[in-house]
Amino acid sequence: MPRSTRRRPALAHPATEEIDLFDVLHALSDPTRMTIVRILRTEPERACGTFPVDVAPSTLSHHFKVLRESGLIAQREEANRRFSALRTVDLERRFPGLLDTVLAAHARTAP
Amino acid sequence: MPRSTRRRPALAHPATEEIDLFDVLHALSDPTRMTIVRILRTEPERACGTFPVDVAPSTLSHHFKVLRESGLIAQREEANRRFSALRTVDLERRFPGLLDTVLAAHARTAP
DNA sequence: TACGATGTTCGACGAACGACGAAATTGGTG
DNA sequence: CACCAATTTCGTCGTTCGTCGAACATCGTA
Repeated sequence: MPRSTRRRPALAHPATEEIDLFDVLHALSDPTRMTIVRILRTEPERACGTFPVDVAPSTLSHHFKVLRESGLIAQREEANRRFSALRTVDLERRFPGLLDTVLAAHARTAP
Repeated sequence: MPRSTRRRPALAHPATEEIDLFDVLHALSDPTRMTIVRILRTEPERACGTFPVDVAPSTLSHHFKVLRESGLIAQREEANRRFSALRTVDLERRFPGLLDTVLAAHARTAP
């Protein structure tokens, strides 16, 4: 048996209409993940390892998985790096104004 | 020793400026609590036991405590009943638009 | 005063969470 | 090919979560 025909299992992303509000709220209720989202808000995409959050790589990987499965971010692979981007358009279609309002609320507490 | 000079310990509510966004998001990330908030949105206040949610009384009491400590609701005691109300004004001052946007998002998924 | 209604507190439980280190995977580079 | 850098997967640990039942407290009323 060959190890695998495909190098990695494809990354799972929920479709726009399947994005669950409770998953989104839960994803945003963690400070580390909020930081990631806030940073992603300011640039189109970014490699996982380049976020200034103070947790172990494996923990970071876990948070990216939560964010991706909630529908907040999209991830694509390039070589051995993984880039993340906010699903701004999808989020806006699914829950209009939600992301902006939550991020504005967060900005108000941590300026 | 007298049983107590005060019948019950006073109910703890965070001040408006102390309402924490992560606490609010976490409180709203549970379906039972979201139902309570949604109902409270339509009337000024309501007794705890009158909410059409299908959980044990002790569980309901726990959810009200989470909501109260997050700053989402205020509770006042009257005789042996406890009334809950949405802290609409405080929430709006602390996190403008947040409650409306989240409730609108929820309405979009459960019409 | 005894009862019933309302609601809370107190464990207990299993499930999920956030964190970590070690090992594995992948791909570029010497 | 050997090595390194980026990242995930796996297993584990301790904590928190949502739920429940049993017991307790409070208040109005028979």
